[in-house]
Amino acid sequence: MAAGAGAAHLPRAAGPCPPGVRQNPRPGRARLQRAHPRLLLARPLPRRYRPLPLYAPLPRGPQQVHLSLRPQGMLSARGPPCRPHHPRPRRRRGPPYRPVCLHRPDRPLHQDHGGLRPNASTLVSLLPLLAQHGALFQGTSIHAYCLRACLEQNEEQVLIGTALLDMYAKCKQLVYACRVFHGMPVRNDVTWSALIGGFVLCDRMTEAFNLFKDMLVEGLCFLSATSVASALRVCASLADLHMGTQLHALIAKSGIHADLTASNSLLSMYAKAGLINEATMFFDEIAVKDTISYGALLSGCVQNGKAEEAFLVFKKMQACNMEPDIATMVSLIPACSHLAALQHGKCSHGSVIIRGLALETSICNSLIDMYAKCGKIDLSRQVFDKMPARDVVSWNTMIAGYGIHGLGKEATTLFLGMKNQGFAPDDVTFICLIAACSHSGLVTEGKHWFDTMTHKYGILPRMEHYICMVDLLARGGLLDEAYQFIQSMPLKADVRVWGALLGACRIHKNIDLGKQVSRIIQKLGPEGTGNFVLLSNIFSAAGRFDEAAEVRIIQKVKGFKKSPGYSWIEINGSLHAFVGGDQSHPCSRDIYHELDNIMVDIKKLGYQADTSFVLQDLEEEEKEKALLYHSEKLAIAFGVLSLNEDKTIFVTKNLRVCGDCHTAIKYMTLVRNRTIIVRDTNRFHHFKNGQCSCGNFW
DNA sequence: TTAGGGTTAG
Repeated sequence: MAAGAGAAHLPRAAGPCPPGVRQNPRPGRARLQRAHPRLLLARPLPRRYRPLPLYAPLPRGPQQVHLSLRPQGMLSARGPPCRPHHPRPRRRRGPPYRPVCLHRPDRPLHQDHGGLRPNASTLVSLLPLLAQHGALFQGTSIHAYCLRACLEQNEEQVLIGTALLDMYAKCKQLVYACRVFHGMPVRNDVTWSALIGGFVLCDRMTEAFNLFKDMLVEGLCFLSATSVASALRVCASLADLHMGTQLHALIAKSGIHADLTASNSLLSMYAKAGLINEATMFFDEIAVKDTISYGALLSGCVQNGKAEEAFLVFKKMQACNMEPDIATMVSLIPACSHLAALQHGKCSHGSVIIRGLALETSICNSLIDMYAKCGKIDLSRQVFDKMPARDVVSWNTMIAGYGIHGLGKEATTLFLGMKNQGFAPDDVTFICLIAACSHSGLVTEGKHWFDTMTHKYGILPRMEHYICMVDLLARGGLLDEAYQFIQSMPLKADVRVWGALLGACRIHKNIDLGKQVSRIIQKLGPEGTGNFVLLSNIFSAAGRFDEAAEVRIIQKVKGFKKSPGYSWIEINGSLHAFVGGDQSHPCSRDIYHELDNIMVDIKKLGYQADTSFVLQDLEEEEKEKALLYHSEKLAIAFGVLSLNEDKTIFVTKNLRVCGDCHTAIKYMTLVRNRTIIVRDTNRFHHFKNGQCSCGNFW
């Protein structure tokens, strides 16, 4: 098959033929290659990349084409009509178009402008701009102009073809990008990179990697730092470290490892895979680092729960006089959220204000999330209200913030405001909204929003939506309905869905259903320890310690380790962490003394230890002792000692807050006249005047 | 003409 055969698009022919080669009929691939051994000839794409035709072949020959600017600022091509296979969209009524010249936008094209026309260079400069803004309509107009103006000079064909391909890819029109690619008789490394990058952009990772492999088959000369960067991104996204290391070897062999783009991509791949030590070593080996090198390591640390390491990277960056940009700060701010480190978060906020980045949408989104997760939902709302431009992430983050604070009504109101302001909710919006209803016990509302999502917005529920729904129903006490809901799901329920039901079995102490669900989970293969722990806790809470111990033995045999529970508190910008019965803190004696006093006082008010939360078979007295020094109680006692009465005590726990502690903390607010906020893995508990904001529903 | 680090949910 001749190179580019079947192409009806811009790179219709290779332009002026190389000497000795006839243009028509098209020369055979082998003949052309013999005549010009250095010419890189494209092969037809494999069938899987071949798209449907967009336009029928156009008549050849120079055509008069005008590019016009619509009143709304949209470019349009005028000239001999295209012959599309499908009807063209109808023009909107409105004032007549004002034709303009592309390279002289101040002068209309129909006026005399010295015979100047946009040439290949003009268009190649313009197309990336359109791609950047996702201006598909204008890009298509340029494509039409290229066809009509016969911009087919051989050396320009690759440039224009690649720029068009990239424009379509950035506009997520892969069918058309492939069409252009397929029609190009000559391609270069940039062409391949642009198409692979397009597949990555559209999250079609496997196809992107297949394309990368096809590129290598086509010729190693196409291998570049750019295409490797996209391929490494695929490996990171698919968590395919094996493929990533193979690519690393390929990079080293091909000699592009010295390229900073390639190095940063490798660094990012290792960091995202959680190999922070390896990533750090790799980072240290990069001779001349840029902001992206620091950003890649920093975000890798945050994404893998190593927030403290992220701060160290940021410190290093500052020590090297490297100015953090938007992406750096957007990566750093969530580190404060993870640690619930409000002081650090406020410092980061100040830092973005000083740098003039405080009103950037992505920065504001991070700040909304940070303040919400640091217990300051009112500050989240302030940031949200002051944003000059919001996107769907801003709304989702604010709704999620209300959700974790148990403010389901506020979340619903905000969602209605979102609709009124013309923002289209996405699938994540409904996850946030249903989860917010779930945290507030708004079962009917949650069901309504699930139906609205599917019927009104046509959003197909994902597994995450089903998890939220099961959580909503089961947590609300509708265990049987939740079970029926799982049975009726069109998707096969995974461990997380059943895990949500099992969690509710623990809350509502339904042992029979818990055992049944647990058997299902074990057949599916439990992920991590959570489900074993839940089942064991269900047995323990019912006093069936033998069976609880049995589950723990199975857990041990299967090699799962339970993560230890711990709590931490930020005092004057320093974080203090405690595990249960911890005596390692320098102020340990004072902390224990204060906690003992508090316990005496709250017992006077009627507090009684709920020993059902002790998960081992101990004597009653020992059980009370085990509860007494839970990590959250120790952290609160340290907060009472360290903070003035008017200050809120804010404690974070890596697990769900213990039920006995939940009761004790309510009493603590009374005997020490304090406001206490506890953030656990699920939500916030605002304790004040003997009450908790969760209404005992968590 | 291409590319490397970024925010939300579960």
